Amino acid sequence: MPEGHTLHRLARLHTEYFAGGPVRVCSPQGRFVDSIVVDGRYFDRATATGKHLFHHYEGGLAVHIHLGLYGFFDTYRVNDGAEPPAPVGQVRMRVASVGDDDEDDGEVGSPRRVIDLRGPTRCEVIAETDVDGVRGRLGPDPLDPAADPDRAWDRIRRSSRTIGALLMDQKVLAGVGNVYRAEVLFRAGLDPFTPGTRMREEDFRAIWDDLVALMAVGVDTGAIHTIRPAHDHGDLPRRGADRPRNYVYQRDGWDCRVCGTPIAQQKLEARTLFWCPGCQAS
DNA sequence: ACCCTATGACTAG
DNA sequence: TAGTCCTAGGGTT
Repeated sequence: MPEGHTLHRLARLHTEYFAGGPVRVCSPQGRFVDSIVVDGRYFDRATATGKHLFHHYEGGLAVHIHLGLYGFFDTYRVNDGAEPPAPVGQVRMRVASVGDDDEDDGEVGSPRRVIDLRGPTRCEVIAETDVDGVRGRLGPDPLDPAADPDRAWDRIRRSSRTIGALLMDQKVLAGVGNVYRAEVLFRAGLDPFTPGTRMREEDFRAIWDDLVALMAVGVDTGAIHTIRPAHDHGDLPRRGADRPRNYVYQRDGWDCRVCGTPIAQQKLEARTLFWCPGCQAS
């Protein structure tokens, strides 16, 4: 489930699996025609910026992946010498690492690590220069240590759009999605409908610092945990989860963990916004 | 079997 | 703002 932390986690994982050797790349579904361009190439490393994932290959080529709303990777291991299983369902791209080839006959050896990409909104071979282009269109990424939050603040303070909408705009901030948007606004005690022009700089700084910390936890754990220890009583499970993880996301109708007010929900620019009318009044 | 929803984002108008 | 991309899971017939 892809917000920025998911892509950074995948970049870390794919680098661990594939960096430093050639990989086999194919298109089981038949739609990733350019797989032949990178098949057999040396895999340099994987990186992520915002919700974009890049597989960097030697020769100045990269595979640009965006998971969209419901894209995901299946990841599994294959024993030495064994054939990887036939893809089940629609697999856009399969990448397989190459095992040692004892026969030294010039043939590519057996795969060991395999990842299957399903349902992405984007999977294409691009030049490294175009990677820079994609990154250049994104706002600062809280998961990038070199990111400059002032770039985001300069846009926010001049915009009449609501802070709830601005946080979701990848040109303003890269990597924030619907869960982090809702949770970070709750933790800051901010009304999501506050116009950017009415935002106080200290509140934006608090949001940025909180995103840096929360998203780093997301990369490490693979899940979005936002509840402070003082508010984690193990009760009121979020829908679809076995344990409480969030304050407001998908908790509409439930009592706020802090003030008891029922959590509200409303569509905002085609996405469902969740907030606590008690804690986040303007 | 059918309907809805989902941690996203582009395009047309 | 609606339609599209097109995967999976959950709830309801």
